Formats: sequence, C-alpha cells, structure tokens
Amino acid sequence: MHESLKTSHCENCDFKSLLFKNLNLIELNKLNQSKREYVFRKGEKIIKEGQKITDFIYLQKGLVKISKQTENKKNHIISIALPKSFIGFLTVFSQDNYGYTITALEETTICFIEIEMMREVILNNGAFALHVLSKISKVSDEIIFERVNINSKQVRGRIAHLLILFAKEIFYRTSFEMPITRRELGELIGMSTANVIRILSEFHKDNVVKMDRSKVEIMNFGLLEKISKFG
Amino acid sequence: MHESLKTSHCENCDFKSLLFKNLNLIELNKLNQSKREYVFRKGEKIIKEGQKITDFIYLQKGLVKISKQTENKKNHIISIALPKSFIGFLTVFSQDNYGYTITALEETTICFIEIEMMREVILNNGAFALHVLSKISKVSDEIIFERVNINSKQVRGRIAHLLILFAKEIFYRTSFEMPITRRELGELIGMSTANVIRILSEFHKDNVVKMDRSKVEIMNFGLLEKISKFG
DNA sequence: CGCGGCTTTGATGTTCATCAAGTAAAGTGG
DNA sequence: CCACTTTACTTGATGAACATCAAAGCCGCG
Repeated sequence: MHESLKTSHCENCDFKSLLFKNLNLIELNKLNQSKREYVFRKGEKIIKEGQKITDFIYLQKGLVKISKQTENKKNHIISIALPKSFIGFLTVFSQDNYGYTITALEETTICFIEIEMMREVILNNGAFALHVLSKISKVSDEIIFERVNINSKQVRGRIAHLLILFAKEIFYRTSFEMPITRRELGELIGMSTANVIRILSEFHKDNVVKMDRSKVEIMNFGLLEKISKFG
Repeated sequence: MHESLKTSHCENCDFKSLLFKNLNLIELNKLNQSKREYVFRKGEKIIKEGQKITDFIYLQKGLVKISKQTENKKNHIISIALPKSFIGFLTVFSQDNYGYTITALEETTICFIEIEMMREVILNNGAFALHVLSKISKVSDEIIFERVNINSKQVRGRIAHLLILFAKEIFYRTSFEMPITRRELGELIGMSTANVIRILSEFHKDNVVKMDRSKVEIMNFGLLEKISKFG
C-alpha cells in the first residue's frame, strides 16, 4: 500500500454539510477521533472484494471505480463514483464483507470511519439516520436504474450514453480526460474492448466525438444524445 | 382497482418480528392506526411508475414483480420479490415519485403505511432506523449483484440461473408453478421471448428441465447449476 | 532498448434478435 | 355456453450485432 495519512478536522471538512449536517459538535468530535484519512494514488485499491468491513468509507476527493468479479471470473465495473456519491453505503450496513473492489482512478482522499461509530451515531440521532437512509436509497436507485438503462441499449447507444454521463455528471464539460481505459469502458457497459474501440473510431469518423488517447471532445452533443436514446 | 380492504392489528402480524421488532407498543399502535391493508389480485398493479410516493409499502403475503420502462420504451423487470424482501424500500426515502411499477403475480396482501409516519418513527427510534438501514442495504445489494451476474452470462446460463433462483430462493423445491410468462422471463434477463422458449425446449429435450405450460420440474439440478455457472 | 500493457483494425464465426406463420389457451360479450 | 378475439406459446429461417482471434503499432517504464 502506498496510501499516505492526512490529518484534518471533520468540522472543517468541505463535505461536512452534505453528510454530517445533522450532527452536533460532540458527535463530530467523536467521529473526528475515530476517523483516519488517507490519500490513494491512481490505480491503488482502496477496498478489496471479500475484505472484512470494519470502516465506513467516505470519498472526500477524487474519483473511484467500484468493480466486482462475476461467477465466471469476468471483471465487471458497477459504477464510477465521485465525491458526494457516497459509495461507502453499499453493503456496509447489511454484510460482514465487501462484495466489490474499490480502486482509485486518480488521486483520491478517503476518510475511514469505524463502522461501529457510525452505528452508534445513527442509534442516537434520528435526523442523521434519516439522512443516511435517503443517501443509501438514492445511490442504490441510481446504480440499478443505470444498469437497466445501459442494458436496454446496444453498443453505440451504450457508448454514447456513457460519454454523455461523463460529460454531464462528472466533468461538467464536453471535453475532458477519460479516467478509464478502453477495456474498463467495456467492463462498465458489458462489451468487448475491441468493440468499444471500433465504435469510438466510428464516432470519430462521423465527427460526433473525437477521442485521442484519453482526451475526449464531444463535437456534436445533440447527435450523441440521439444515438444514446435510440441506439 | 379491484383490491379489497382488510383489517388486522400490526401487533399480530406474522412479519412484525422481521421489520418492526424494535418498536414498542405505543409506536406499533401509531403505525396500526395509520396503516391500510389491501389484497391485490393476480395481475393488478400495486404501484405505477411515476406515481407520487405517499406510503411505505410492506409486502405481507404473496409475490410481486418490480418493473420499469427504459428510455426506448422497452419493459424491464428489475426483480421478483416475496415477503420479507422489503421491496418498498427502493426509492421511498430518496425520491418523490416511484421509479418503477409493482404488479401482483398472485394474490398479494400489502400494507400501506404513511411515509411520514415511518419517518417519524425512524427519527425517534435509532434501533429501528438501523434495522431499516440494513434491510435497504441488503435488498439493493442483492438486486445489483444479481444484475451483474445475469449480465455476465449468455442465454442458456441466464435461464438456468433463473430457474435455480426460483427453485432455491422462492419455492424451496425443484418442481413448482412458474408465476410469470415466457415474455416476462425474457424481460427479467434481457432476452427475446422467442429465445427464452427455444432454450427451454432445449432443456426439455436434454432432460435437464421439463417445463409444460407453467409447470416446472427440474430433472437434473447438478447439470443446471453447471450450465448456470459456465453458460 | 526491450518488455508488457494498451490500442487499433480486419477477418471470421457465434450468438442472438427479429420476422413470420401457425397452434394452443384463455378471456369476452352476446 | 358458444363464437370471437386476444394473448401466450412454439418453431424455423434469416440476418444483424457482437465476441473472438490475430497481427501489428504505440507508448511508458525499468
């Protein structure tokens, strides 16, 4: 492991307002004492599938992929997550072991908070409990609906959908650096690497999306949306 | 709507122990006053996609399907749910409107509990909050992992997987009445009706599974498991 | 500089959806 | 209760979509 320890107080955390707004100072101090904050470098595994769940993980800064091995040993990416998306919620309150692997796609800061500490706060703070509940619910819904959606499209539509998702939900612009490889794009939408590349080449030829190495530039957003919808 | 009203007290509910074990009698009485209990006949819609969320729904008895229209107007079944699976948890704490449709597959008893009432109890009862949390988390995980799994298989494997799932998780035996049509089977695993039937015919010819009309009998469970795993 | 991983493209074959046409079952209204 | 209509089921033939394989180029890194 190459991750490095950082120290800052929860009270000053940029994202305090998002997750922990219902906590009072005493509760925040408790969390602060229990939490450990780490920076992971690109490519490092934050959580390994099967690993015992001891901490609630809180994505403070960065970008990660959540992936899983299927029964027949294929790798499958379930979701790409960024701060505010509260990936840590999956599984932690219902299982003893993680069901997926989390890997940093860029430099990523993670807060580890002991799961028992979270449980204790939830037990004593109903407003916080409700808030966590609504976050879990939302994350799960989004993943499920995204899966269903992707599944109803064929390859062109899937790639188009994905590019739009990166542009609209992650980078907020039509040109950006793709944080994952072609193979990973395939693992995200369930298609072969070769075909991902083929479709990207087509988009390039048709002046819809220029993708050079990891540089993406969406040239015709309207058309891309049509392809996503009908492809 | 053809559903009919029933009346019984939560305190005597068979499933009280499962969901509401952390509630005291005062809280149970409150829930009891707010709840309405309905019986739905086979085929009736319990929830329609897009409908405003006003109640938490609790599946007491029966079997339902949870489905959704995709962008391109195809119908997709997300999950089959039976009592104890707490389908109502999806979405209700994070959105204003349901994102899916719930339909009864057989005579089904549903309790409607005002969502505000649930919120209030969660606010004041931490143990209950934690319990709800763990249920939501579990249901969502199962759906997500199931989707990923199905997606990694091809048609034969998908059908085999599904038949095993019905046998092991729903009916607890190797012969049972399939509660959904061939088309719905297809909508559940993302394949065409014609192909579902084709594969079922193959299984029949190969003495793996005999399916006549809705009667299913698994003849060679071991082989079916192999097909599910490697197909 | 050479090795390994990512990328690219073409050729090939498999898997699967689609279409069509027919049968069986189940619901509907007189 | 029977004719009628609709919906579910079934099978074959066809072609489209996609995975797989192979070979070659590119790039980063020790």
